[in-house]
Amino acid sequence: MTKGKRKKPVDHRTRVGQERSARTETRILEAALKVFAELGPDAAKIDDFVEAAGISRGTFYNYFESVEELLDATSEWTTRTLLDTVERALEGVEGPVLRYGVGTRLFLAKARRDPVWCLFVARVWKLGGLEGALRDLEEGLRLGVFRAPSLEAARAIVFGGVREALFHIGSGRASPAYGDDVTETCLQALGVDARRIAAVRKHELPSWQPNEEVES
Amino acid sequence: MTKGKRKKPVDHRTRVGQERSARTETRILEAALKVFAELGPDAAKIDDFVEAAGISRGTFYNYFESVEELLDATSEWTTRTLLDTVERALEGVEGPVLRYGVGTRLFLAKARRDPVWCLFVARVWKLGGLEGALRDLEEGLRLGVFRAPSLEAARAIVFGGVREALFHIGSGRASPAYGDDVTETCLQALGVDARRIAAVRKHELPSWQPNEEVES
Amino acid sequence: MTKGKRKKPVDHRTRVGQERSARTETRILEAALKVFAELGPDAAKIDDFVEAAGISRGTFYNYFESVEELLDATSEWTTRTLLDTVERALEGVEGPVLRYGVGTRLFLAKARRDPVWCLFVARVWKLGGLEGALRDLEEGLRLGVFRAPSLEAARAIVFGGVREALFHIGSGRASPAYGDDVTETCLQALGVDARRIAAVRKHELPSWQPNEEVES
Amino acid sequence: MTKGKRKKPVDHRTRVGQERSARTETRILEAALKVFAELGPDAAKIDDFVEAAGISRGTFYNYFESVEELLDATSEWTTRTLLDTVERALEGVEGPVLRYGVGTRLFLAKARRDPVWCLFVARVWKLGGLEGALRDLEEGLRLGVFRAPSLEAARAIVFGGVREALFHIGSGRASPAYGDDVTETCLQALGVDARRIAAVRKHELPSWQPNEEVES
DNA sequence: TATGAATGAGAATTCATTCAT
DNA sequence: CATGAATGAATTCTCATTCAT
Repeated sequence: MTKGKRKKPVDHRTRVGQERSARTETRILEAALKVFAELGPDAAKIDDFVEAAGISRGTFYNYFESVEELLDATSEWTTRTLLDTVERALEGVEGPVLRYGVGTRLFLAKARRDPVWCLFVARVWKLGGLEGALRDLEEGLRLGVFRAPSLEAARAIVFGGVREALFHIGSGRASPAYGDDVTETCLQALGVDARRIAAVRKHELPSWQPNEEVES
Repeated sequence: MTKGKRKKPVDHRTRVGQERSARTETRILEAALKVFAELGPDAAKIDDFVEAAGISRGTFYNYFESVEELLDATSEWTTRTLLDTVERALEGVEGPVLRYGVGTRLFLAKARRDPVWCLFVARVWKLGGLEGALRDLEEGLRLGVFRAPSLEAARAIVFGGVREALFHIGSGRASPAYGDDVTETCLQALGVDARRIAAVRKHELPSWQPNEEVES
Repeated sequence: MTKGKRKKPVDHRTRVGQERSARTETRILEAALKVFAELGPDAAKIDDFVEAAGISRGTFYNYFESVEELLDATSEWTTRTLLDTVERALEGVEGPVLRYGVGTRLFLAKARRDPVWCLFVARVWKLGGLEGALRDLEEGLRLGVFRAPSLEAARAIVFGGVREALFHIGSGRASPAYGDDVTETCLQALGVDARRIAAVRKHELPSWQPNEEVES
Repeated sequence: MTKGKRKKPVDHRTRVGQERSARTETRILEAALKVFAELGPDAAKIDDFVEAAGISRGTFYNYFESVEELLDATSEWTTRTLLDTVERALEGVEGPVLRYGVGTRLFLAKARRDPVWCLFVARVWKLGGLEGALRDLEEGLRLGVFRAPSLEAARAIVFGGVREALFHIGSGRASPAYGDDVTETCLQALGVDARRIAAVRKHELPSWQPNEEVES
């Protein structure tokens, strides 16, 4: 996928090869998720991925040219599906407060269920892909349901707060209610009134797509 | 010791050597602050410090055994004086809201005046040394002037938010009011009422000790 | 395993790799023997081995983690085959005097034929692997064919003497009869009577296994 | 002493300086003896001597230009007095057997009393200064009281044997009789008859000069 | 003479990358 | 496509030596 150049109509051998290839790429990405989560983006060496994926050094280079490229690919792979899922789950949800609040709850629920992903996001995520959340923030401010001295300040608190929460969840020491507590505190930071906060907490959490656990 | 100069308490050579030594260590620490701020804790190489400090490789190892040890020393050196200063500046300030709020404003004001320090703290600070702030948080919650679903959630939002704010300040794109805006949003996150928030914003910011040692 | 060639038991690439690897290890060991013989165990640098073996620095570390580990491996590699050979050559030889005497002659004959090995042993051998010789010593003392004030004293003289002889042989200044002369003096040190000493000198020296692996 | 250039008639300051200097040099030599004994001639670093002698790096270079020069000086300092003493102690002793035998006993007795010296000699002595012993060996062979297949072989056994004995004594595991046992075995190696050996063992061991414990 | 901080050449070690199989 | 031995540039670390005080 990364370097692939499809040239011919797919005959059987090609298909088998592509499947194996896809499987190998997925193994590398899964390994990378784990390695980056543990070591961070700068300390990880090629061999860490090679070992974690159970492949040879040479094979690594068949798929990725550098650690940096792998980091990008892992971020992308890890984030895209997730944000799509949140987006879809929020489809019927109306209003920036509910959308932002339920989205944050969903996000933190996912984090709790997948500690590796959680630490990965905490350590390396550049916060790309959050356009949806930002839009809700802005709209809420415009409508007056959010109240903050500036968008920038709000941004720092809610995004920084969530990242810190991810670290805490990743440490395994967070209580079951932690995700919802953090969401509530975020909403409070945005000046949301108590009634609306309660509505967010009561909102039934849409379930994840059953058959997708982040796939390539 | 303060008894005159017969038989100097330390050999002249010794004293000169110690002074030079102290100066060199300080140069290394100053350089380290800058390098870690730019490159983060994992990507920095010994030579980055050596070059930034204008010393030889050998000299580096006369003072620190590894990058990790230097990182610890830099954190310590950088944090200690700062927190002492904040602590002292808050001496006359009463009540957890005012103390926490003014402390945060001071902290972010320092960050704005010293972008290198700001980025260093944002990237590498383990958030040690914040016992004072935590105490204010707990007291405020107990007294009911702070309101949050849990101490842990509050912790994540306010500390994570401040860290994110430091990144933004360090990027040079923050407005002059940014620090105070962030502080206000923190207080809002903690459920502080508008009157008290206004009091924090109006509070005259104590000035830093003029002779403080950390100024890079 | 000896069943034909369907589905080769190991992958071709794997086998080729292993063979190359074994060859490289042998090259390093051969080089190490020479380098240690010339420089001794403490003065040798990694680059000395790298150059002598005609490999790169990196390759060295693929096989050995340090000079010390290489030293151990070289000793082991060098000693094992040798002592096995002596042991086998002595298989039909009866009686501690004859065994010890002929063994020593063999050992010194090998030294003369392989000056590199000779100096290596002289300089770095910790005298491990000499259990066979020790057993002969003890048995001879018990039987009264050896006579010495103590086993410890006998040990010092015969082992120390042989080591010194190895230095002399390694220097290239030893006469052809030197090995046998030294053996005779050892036997004399052990109080062996003249008739038995003559028998040792007359005993035909068993030849080395032709296919032995250690020949450098 | 090593680099000294006496220029002027000795006034008081000069004398004081020279005494201090002599003391410093002695301290270095004493430290060197210990360090070489422990580490051998190749593994010892300048700092090992500096630390053991309790001086500074700079001072070391005031006395010796390199480790090698220090090694030579230490050998010389260590050997000269000793061999002189043995020589003097043997003044009244007649005949090569008695001289060689009593000399060896004395030597090993000294080794037992001074384990540091013992290990130093075992590890670094190049066996220089043994002209006296060699003369006795040759004379004994000429007179027929020693019997050996060759002088070279005899040399290897007796000198190598004594070196090995020094290692054993230095290890602290040698019995009180060990030195005399080794001496006896040496004499036996040289073909000396039992009566003469007994005479050597019975010979009263001349005492060392009381007031000299190897001085500069 | 004594000191020890500073130096930098050189030795040790790591690790991304290549390539023959 | 997969393998892993080999590579050597980059990096870390050591240590003999100098020199201002």
